[in-house]
Amino acid sequence: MDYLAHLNPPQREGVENLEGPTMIIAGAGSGKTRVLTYRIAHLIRSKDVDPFKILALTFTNKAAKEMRERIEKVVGTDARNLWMGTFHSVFSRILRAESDKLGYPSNFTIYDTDDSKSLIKNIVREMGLDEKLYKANVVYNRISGAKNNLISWQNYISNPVYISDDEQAQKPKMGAIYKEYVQRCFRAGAMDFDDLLFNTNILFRDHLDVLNKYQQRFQYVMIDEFQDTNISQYLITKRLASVHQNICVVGDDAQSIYAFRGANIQNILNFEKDYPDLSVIKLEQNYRSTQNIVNAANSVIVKNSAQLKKSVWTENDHGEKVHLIKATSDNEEGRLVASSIFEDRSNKKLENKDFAILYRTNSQSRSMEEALRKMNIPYRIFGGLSFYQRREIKDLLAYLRFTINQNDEQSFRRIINLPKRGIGGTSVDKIMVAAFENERPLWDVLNNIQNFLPGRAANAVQNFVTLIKSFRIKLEREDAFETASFIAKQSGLLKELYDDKTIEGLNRYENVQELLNAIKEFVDSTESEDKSLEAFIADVALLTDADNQDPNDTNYVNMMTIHSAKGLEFKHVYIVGMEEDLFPSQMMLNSRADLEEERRLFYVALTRAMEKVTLTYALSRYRFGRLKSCEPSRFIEEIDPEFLKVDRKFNSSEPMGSMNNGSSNSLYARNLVAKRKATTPKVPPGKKLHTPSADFKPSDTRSLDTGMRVEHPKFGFGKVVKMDVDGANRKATIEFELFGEKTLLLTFAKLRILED
DNA sequence: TACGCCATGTTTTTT
DNA sequence: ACATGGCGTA
Repeated sequence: MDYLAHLNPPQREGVENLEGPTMIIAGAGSGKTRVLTYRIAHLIRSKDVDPFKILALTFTNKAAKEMRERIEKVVGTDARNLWMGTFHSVFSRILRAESDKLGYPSNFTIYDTDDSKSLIKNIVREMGLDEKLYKANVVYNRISGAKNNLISWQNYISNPVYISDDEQAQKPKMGAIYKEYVQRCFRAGAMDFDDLLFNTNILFRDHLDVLNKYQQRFQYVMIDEFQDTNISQYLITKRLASVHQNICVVGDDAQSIYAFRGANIQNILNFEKDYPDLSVIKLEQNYRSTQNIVNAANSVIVKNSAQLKKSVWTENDHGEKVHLIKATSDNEEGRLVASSIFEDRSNKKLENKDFAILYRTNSQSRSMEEALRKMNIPYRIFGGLSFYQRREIKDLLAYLRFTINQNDEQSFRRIINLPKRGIGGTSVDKIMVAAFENERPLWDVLNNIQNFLPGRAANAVQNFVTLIKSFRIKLEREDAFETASFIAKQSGLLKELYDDKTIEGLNRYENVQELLNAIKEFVDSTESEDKSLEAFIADVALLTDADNQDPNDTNYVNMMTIHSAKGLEFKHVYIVGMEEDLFPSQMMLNSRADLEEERRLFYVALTRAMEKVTLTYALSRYRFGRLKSCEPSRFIEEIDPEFLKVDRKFNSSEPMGSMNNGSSNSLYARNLVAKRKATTPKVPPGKKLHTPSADFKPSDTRSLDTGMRVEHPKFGFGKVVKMDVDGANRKATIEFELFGEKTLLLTFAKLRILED
């Protein structure tokens, strides 16, 4: 095949060695994705394998999408039928098809992390336990860890190790909470993220006919980012591949950064044991980065103890050394990065999209944003708070979810008194008690509510039940969009947001409209065969809006956490906040294994860069609103000095004392303004409006006015030329000048005002 | 039951 | 700095 021509020998082997178990150890930048996509293309094109019989699992939606696109380029529309996606999405599909075997409804709800934690909180409270001792977060992680190791609650409460662990931690009730949590999820017809994998394992373990069906179907199984899989995931694929034995895993132990989620490097070692006739292919030549970058990264990663033998090298140019910039404050750090980008962009003829700013925590984006905005450098933030996590969106989704599954406890709690119906916490508690003590489904209790609640409250619940029933009629007869808009209107949600004339209310209203638009798009799309609301809701919990953003799509500087940068590459990479306690994170200093994971994270960050890496750190940084002094990260010293260059030009010469005047004062003043506007109850008639928040943070909230320079996430930078605001109808028409051309925008929620 | 004010904890990363 | 939860009042 023609595409084999530009592959080096090990890459070519990775593509052509199709039969039997294969492990591809792929160093950073070694063309791993290319091998995987060509391999699949090769199966379809040359070996005539039905795409329907190929299962390709990735870790993130982003990776799945990218791979599908690349395969489509080689094999065309055949790629449509591939079973490709994240573990969670692929197996949720299978679980829906086979749900009856496990006693779940096929339209089971998927609880996201927020749902799970709030359920745990309720349980802890109901059990009369100390909520500080049994923090939802901690309990959730403990349960999640157990599930990812395939420890059921039955195993858990009888396992002496877990018991003594919990007793030593003064948390003896952990197992009991686990049990209650699992039972509550089951009764609610809900699975959390970990259940999607755990229950798939149960399904394949207990229903051999089902297992056999999928074993026959999936002749070829492939796993990307294998180092990030946990035991639960690994066992699923092992079972699936055990008939044909055509399993191919691709990974790099040096890039394993998800141990906190149960990922296990051990999987790689186990793999060799489980498949003795394994072919191992090593991709060691890096095509992405300069020698200085590869060498610097290598000099860091050797500090880790556990490693597979592998040496990553490159034939690329030496390139520049890794730059190091010191700043006095986080704000100055932002300014230095912004001016460095500004300079390189013009001096080296680069575009915005060639740059990426990577950080350890999402909250670090703020100071970077400020600086970039001031220099008029367009940027885009990946990750952070997802659209689907916004309150108003979760509210509407809860209505939609409950209409589909009336036993979904979390959705019920969310909407039962929204808008206010006079049903408070005590009534809800009574309903729950009635359901649990009699082992009756929630919906059953609600339908016979007069037996459980006094007259007035019972009446209110009765009305709620009638309302939901009217939604169900719509659900059965209409498509997703008709049903959802009906629910949004009739529930009173839309009206409540409409009546809320505050700036935030306006925004929320628009966000809900945006969700409805998304549903409309889903219905109109030719790709979705099933246009029911169930089909739309099925995967919503598995989506994040980072998945909808294509890094190459628009010409913006990219900003994201290092975790979400995995698999991506950029010409110039800034790794900011290189400070002890921040990176490595304070939380990760407890064990050697944790520190090594942080080091691998640093390795991942370094190896994203093609041409230039710049590290920055600040001597002081705002945290919880307080200025804190910082020390440079130990990782900086771990880079072999031969590959490191202290960037004098960009190093701060400002004395420490000066950091409290200019920049921080203006920031303070700005936030004050923002707060004032945000709490103004009504939008006055005339031309006072806001900007925020679908893509921007609430602190951007300010009055919009003609003449202001603004940014729109799609249209880019421009100026407000004219605005007509109709407060009564809540519509604004803004004439927006974009590079000299006039554009009319009907909505302003996505405009951000730029500093002058 | 609803609402307002005050106290408290939170920030590691993602499906 | 910000969101959440508790507590008191209407």
